[in-house]
Amino acid sequence: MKIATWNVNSLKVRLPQVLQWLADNPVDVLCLQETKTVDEKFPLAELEAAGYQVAFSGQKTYNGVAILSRHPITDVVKNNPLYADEQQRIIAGTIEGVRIICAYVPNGQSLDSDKYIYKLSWLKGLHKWLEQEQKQYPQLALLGDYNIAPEDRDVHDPAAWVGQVLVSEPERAAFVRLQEMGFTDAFRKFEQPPKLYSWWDYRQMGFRLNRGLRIDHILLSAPLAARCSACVIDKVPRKWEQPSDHTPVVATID
DNA sequence: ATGGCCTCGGTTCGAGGA
Repeated sequence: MKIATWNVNSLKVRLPQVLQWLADNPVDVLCLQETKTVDEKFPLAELEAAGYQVAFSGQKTYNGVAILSRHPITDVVKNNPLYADEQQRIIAGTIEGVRIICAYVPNGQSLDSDKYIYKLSWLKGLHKWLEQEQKQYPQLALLGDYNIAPEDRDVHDPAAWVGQVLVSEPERAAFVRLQEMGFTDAFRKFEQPPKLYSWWDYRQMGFRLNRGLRIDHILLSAPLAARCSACVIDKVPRKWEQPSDHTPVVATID
């Protein structure tokens, strides 16, 4: 089974690209972030016509997450039950015996921002919840936009990013904490080409100059990591007309 | 160059993203 994650930066704008990508890559599961649409306006019919069942949780203007699946989705949970949050950033469901958690981690804006405090406390709440979840669901996958570049090799120009959000030590420590809990970064389980990223700034020809960050990740519990035979970043949709600034990450589970 | 670009809401600009 193939599971994937993609921050689409507005599903309303990106629906044609999502449908095209699914036609080219009929993955079993696709987790979406930044759908930016209220549930009443979610493009359910179009995605169902493409062969997918969908669980979604949106809000006006910002955030919003969804899970698309070729198989039934059961036990859907919206948001972290241990962390009160107005913002719609988490949706979970069980598919083919695998617990899928789709997450849109807060950006944090800057190190001196209230949004950075929120990001760190949000991640703490995530840790707490996952400790419970991994007991209940040994086959657990956490996919999404983490807004954390785990290491300097995940940053096009580490020196230029020093002191900025997405690479700060507390954020990276929160990512390491997930690894200490037993989760494996699927991408790093395999040998990968250097300078491969999942996000590029729209400005200053960021993509053409490969000025990117690897901030979208698939983390797998130990039993799932043992079943994972590949993990790739698909840069193709980033080259299309009117792209998202993120591109999909795909893992293969045997 | 405390910017550039994209999306949204809602009007022609500000907020937020990363």
